[in-house]
Amino acid sequence: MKLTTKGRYAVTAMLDLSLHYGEGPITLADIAQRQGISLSYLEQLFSRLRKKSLVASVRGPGGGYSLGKSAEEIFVGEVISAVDENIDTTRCNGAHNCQNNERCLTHDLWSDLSNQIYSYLNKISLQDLMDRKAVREVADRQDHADHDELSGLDISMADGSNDLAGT
Amino acid sequence: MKLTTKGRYAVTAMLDLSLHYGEGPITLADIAQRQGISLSYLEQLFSRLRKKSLVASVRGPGGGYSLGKSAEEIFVGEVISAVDENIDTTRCNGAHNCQNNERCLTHDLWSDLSNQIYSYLNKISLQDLMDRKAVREVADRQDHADHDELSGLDISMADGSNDLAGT
DNA sequence: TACATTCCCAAGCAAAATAGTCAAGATTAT
DNA sequence: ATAATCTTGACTATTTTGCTTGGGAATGTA
Repeated sequence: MKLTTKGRYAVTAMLDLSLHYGEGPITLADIAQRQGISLSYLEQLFSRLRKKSLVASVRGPGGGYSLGKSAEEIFVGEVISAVDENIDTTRCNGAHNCQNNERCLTHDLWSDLSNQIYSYLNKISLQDLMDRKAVREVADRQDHADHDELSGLDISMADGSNDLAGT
Repeated sequence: MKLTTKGRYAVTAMLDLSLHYGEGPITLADIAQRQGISLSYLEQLFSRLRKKSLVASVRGPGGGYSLGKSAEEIFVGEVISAVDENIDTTRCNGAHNCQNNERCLTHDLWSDLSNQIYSYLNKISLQDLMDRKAVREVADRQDHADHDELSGLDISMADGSNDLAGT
């Protein structure tokens, strides 16, 4: 599992979808506008999410996306690994031949770590996220935003993500 | 914190250094040969490790690197964040202005996740890794390898890493 | 002093991944 | 018929990664 903005976008979009569940199918255009993600990029992400049955789609006018299962059953880890595909063929991938056809020194460390993070992320469901107060507050703001304001401005540059971020 | 092969290289090299601690300063050339990492790349990584005082260096003949603190006091998380520098200026970095100058929907999720992974990795010391049976076995093999064998061959392509890896 | 050995540092570079655009189509409600 | 919406694939720009090159600076040994 990798942890990049790609996975973040996917989780953000899925959470948006969850929050508006019950309003019928949600269009990607809506999500793009509310979450500030490019529509075409969302299309790519949702293509992968659909292949993993995390979302279901309805075409045509009034169509859009809905969750493939209930929000309690969709976990953050699933969403991230759905979009990240992680075909890292540069190292051992479970085979024990990382170095000179034998196992590298830290082989097991990375396996363990991978499992740990994966299991952590797979305990957090979309429903859990929706239950968070801070999430609901932001969602409310987004829903009641004057959408016209978006046409004129472009997003400030002075941002940066609190991604898995240390230094 | 990012989790890439860069951090893996750094941890592998630091672990090699720990395992040969007590033999006096270890040269990067030795580590490069044992672990199959390019010497120049190691130099770059160790430059950063040195700036964070994770290693100490001695120049000149007979010189090399040694641990900056004892193996019990150096944690995997430190090593990874030392080399990854993580100047991700594309999103919010702790400021709460990820989207349109306000907080994005999953802001807290990524903060929490970051902290979780960071604290997991910061519980694992180099000493812990050295105590693992599998690590000692691989280290023994590497130490007793016929080094001449390396001159002729090039590493097989059929590898791939078990990095944080899901799919 | 010469010199080999080692660390140190900066520039540059190819390949891959990321983030995104663009264009064409398929499906379906109205 | 038409417009809204998903679906797909190709293409592009930028960044990161992993690595090379080429020079240094320090220092033990002869």
